[in-house]
Amino acid sequence: MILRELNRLLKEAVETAQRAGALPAELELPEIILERPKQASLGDYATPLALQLAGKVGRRPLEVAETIVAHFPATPMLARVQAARPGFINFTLSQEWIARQVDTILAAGETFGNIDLGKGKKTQVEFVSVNPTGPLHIGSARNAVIGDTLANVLQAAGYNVYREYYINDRGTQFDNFAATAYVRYVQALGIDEPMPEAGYFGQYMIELGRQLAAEYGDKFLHMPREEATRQLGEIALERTIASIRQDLELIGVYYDCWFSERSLYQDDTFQKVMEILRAAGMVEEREGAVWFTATKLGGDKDEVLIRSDGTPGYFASDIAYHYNKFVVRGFEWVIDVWGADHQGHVPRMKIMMQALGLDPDRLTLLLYQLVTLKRGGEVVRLSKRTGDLITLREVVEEVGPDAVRFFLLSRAAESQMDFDLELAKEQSNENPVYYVQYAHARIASILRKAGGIDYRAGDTSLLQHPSEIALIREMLRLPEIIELAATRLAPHHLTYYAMDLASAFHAFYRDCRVLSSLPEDEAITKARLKLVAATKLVLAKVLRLMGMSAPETM
RNA sequence: GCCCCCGUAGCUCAAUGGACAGAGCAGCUGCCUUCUAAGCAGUUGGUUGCGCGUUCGAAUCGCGCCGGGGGUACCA
Repeated sequence: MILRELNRLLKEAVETAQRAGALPAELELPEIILERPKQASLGDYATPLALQLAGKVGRRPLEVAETIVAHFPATPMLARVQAARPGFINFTLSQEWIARQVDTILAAGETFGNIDLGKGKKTQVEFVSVNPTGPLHIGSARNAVIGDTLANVLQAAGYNVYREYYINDRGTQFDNFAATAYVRYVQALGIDEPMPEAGYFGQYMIELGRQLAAEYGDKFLHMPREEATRQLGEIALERTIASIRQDLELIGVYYDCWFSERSLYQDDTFQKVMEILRAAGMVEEREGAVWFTATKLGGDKDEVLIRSDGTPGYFASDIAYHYNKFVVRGFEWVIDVWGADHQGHVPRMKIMMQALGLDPDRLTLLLYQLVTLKRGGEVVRLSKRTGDLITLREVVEEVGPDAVRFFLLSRAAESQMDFDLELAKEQSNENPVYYVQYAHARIASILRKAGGIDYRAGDTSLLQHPSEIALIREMLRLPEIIELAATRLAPHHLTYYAMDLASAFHAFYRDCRVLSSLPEDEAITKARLKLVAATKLVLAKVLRLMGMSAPETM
């Protein structure tokens, strides 16, 4: 990868300068920063290394930069290494070298862009994990898109990634849900029955009650209410999970595991965890409940583990669940993707790790800000309880899965975003995803028309047009983008890269004709067919990383 | 009250502490007899909420205000 090579060459240059006495022998190098200058005229990469060293060396930054440049080793990769005011060192890649990279990309195929940052680290990304008490809404879809794309990116960055959905199939909310299912079922049979106060009032529960009544008749009236609620709750749970799974599949999200909260209590996991916490002195009984004393390790407040009615609360499950992740299943790194409404919980999760004797850095809580939902400018307050929803399914049907993913992906997780359903419908045809996909389809069309031409022997060194070079340059950024997105857990960078890449292709398409019937064009045609084939590969790769389709025609 | 996130073009948002702050959409002007016009070229639009600091350099870091969102349950 280019960045690593430049890093190595820079260090070599500094050492050479030191040996020649041009720089002090004792010099602590900072971490080398390499970036793409905003202005193309400044070159492909730049480093402020000399600016950082100037103070230590006691000389003007520009002088230091010139000294490093003077001792910079020769390499075929670079056409120019230049010191620039106030003290940057700018690197310009050689055109010949760039052109040859088309062959490198084609040889790498689908693995082009992959890096070995993760070194196979066993990593789990847990995302969405909303209560299975209703359909997925568009806000949860942001979680799905961030989590799924991040998992893709980490995979490409060399991590061994496992995707998981945590099902809250027990607890207060689940009980409310089961109670609602029972009441709506009874009502569907024409019996007057009041809704539980904390029930789920959405239309979809009425619908579910009707279905249950139609399928099972009055079967559940002939057993104790408690038993009927339990059984109906199970059926309703199963259906809701199935519908959530289908909703997620609509936008191309699949899991390796759907993990049941209940299962944590079906073996001795929970007991074991309680023993560890007790041994660590983190458990206290008070007010009839059992508490996790987070305050002992600097937490802002203690948390209930076992409620006064004897049932474990969500935090007890969370601890057992993470014990299962790290100790039982041996994940080295776990990322939980959470909405910002769970942020207060983050410090306690870190304390929990300490209490379990695990390194808190092995757990990353990735928070994304909530989506403000609007319908024609009016804010829609989301609630499954009251039933006011904009469902993911509804939006996908209106706008299409790729546009939904692109929209939700293109903002940084920490930025709040507005989603206006009416606006999304209106503008769906203008979604940038089509710009990217169109570039892919255009290439597919060229390759179809090229039909029988065997371009395998094409000479890529013929690719010297500025638009050709610019396009290849853009492709060479892919590994850097993957590294950026992976290290900063910021998959939104992919969307911007995809647009830049498509833009570079469209410019090439304008300037350089690929197919020609003239005999004298044969060589350049073959070279350009290689170029567009490589571009198609990279576009498809980026689209796949983002979980979107790469159409052959549009 | 305290804690967390955010405030950048008309709108939705990008921008590792780096060089002249960028896209998409919306607006305006042009370009289809040759590989897909879902495209291309040009153009309008900014005191990066306000103030003070930190340093070679601040949209980015610190402090104080102002504004928006979220949290502060024996819900999850």
